[in-house]
Amino acid sequence: MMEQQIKHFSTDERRKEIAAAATALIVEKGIEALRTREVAARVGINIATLHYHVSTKNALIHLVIDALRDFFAEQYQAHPRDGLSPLQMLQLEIQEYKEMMVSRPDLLQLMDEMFNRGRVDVEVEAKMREMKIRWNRQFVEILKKGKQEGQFRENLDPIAGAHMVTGALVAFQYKPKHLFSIFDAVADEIVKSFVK
Amino acid sequence: MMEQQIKHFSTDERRKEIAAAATALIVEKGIEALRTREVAARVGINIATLHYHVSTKNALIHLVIDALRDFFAEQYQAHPRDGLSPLQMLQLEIQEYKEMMVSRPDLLQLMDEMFNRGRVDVEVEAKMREMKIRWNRQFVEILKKGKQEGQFRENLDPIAGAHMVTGALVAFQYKPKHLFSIFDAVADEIVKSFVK
DNA sequence: CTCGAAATCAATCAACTGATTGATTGATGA
DNA sequence: TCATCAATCAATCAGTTGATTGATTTCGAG
Repeated sequence: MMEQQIKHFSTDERRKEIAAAATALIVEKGIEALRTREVAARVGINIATLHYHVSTKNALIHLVIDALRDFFAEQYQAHPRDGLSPLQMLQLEIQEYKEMMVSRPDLLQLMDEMFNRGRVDVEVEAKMREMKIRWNRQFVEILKKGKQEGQFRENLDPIAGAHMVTGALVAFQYKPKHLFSIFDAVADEIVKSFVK
Repeated sequence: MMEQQIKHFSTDERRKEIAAAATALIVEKGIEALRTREVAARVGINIATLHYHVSTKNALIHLVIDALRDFFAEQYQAHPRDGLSPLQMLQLEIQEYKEMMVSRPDLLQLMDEMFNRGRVDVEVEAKMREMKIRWNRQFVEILKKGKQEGQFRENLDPIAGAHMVTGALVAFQYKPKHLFSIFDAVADEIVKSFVK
């Protein structure tokens, strides 16, 4: 008995499959090695079919970016910050990054690949810059508040401090996996360097 | 009057020209967009001539890497650290990075491109990892010494601290140029977070 | 059941790209 | 002066890659 095989899918479903396959390939091989043929093969469709659903390679890349942006937007909404002290907010923010490293390292890698692509593609650059600025600003606001409320050092520079924190977190992306073991020590070090 | 035109160059001279052109192109367009034809065109020679002097594209990339490594090795030798306190050594190290950002931003960019290439080329990865580890270790040693001598905090974790410093410095690479203006504030913030 | 639209595919194009071949040119030591 | 060899180039190859064309298959509304 042959199983029931659906031969045609809706554009909406196909586009999601295509985005997922492209995401995986970008993470595996880097965005500059992304090939439309490989994406099609992974989905199990012909190249022409891929182009039918996603007209150009550039459109494919933006499909992936937009999904990434949506994911992080939802992620932020999911964790309420109400009633937390600046120190707790700082710790929560760092903890969320750690959890992302554990549960979705592929998306952090994808982020990095997209930043890279941003160097030569202005539209990609704009979208990624917006995401980075938003993340950085969260830390700036937390440090400002903590300084005002007297929980952090009086001579703390919130902008420079935020730069340090985000820099230290992103740095894990470029280090071998086994160095993840020092994450908590780095998190402690960040906290120690800000509190009074 | 026609100028004296030398038509043939020694392999040694040509290889240097080729390495310089390749370096510039990698910095301009990213290493994944490096094309042997463009390198040849920039030097003003035929593709076959380029392959005569540098047999493969991979050899070309390693030619550039080795020149980069030599440059940083010389750079380190050039600045004596004798008789400096840990705090002074930390400040010197940060200052040298700043000067590199001003005088040779292209080499920092090249470094980044090579790290990127390292994701898919194990030989490149090995060479770049060695450079990064060496740089990181300098900060670890400085922080250790400063802690022992009582100039830095007693609860300072040298490894985590070094990760923070290098992360904060490298982070400038991924930010818009105008944010270079906060460099000194970040440097101050680093120092403030380590001293007693 | 039927027909038109949506989805799919085989075949192919045109441009790009790393590398090679074989012939030519120029510098240099004897 | 000339023979040799390093250096150079025009032409070409073979494989890759994003995209298109035109024909075929499948689905679902009527």
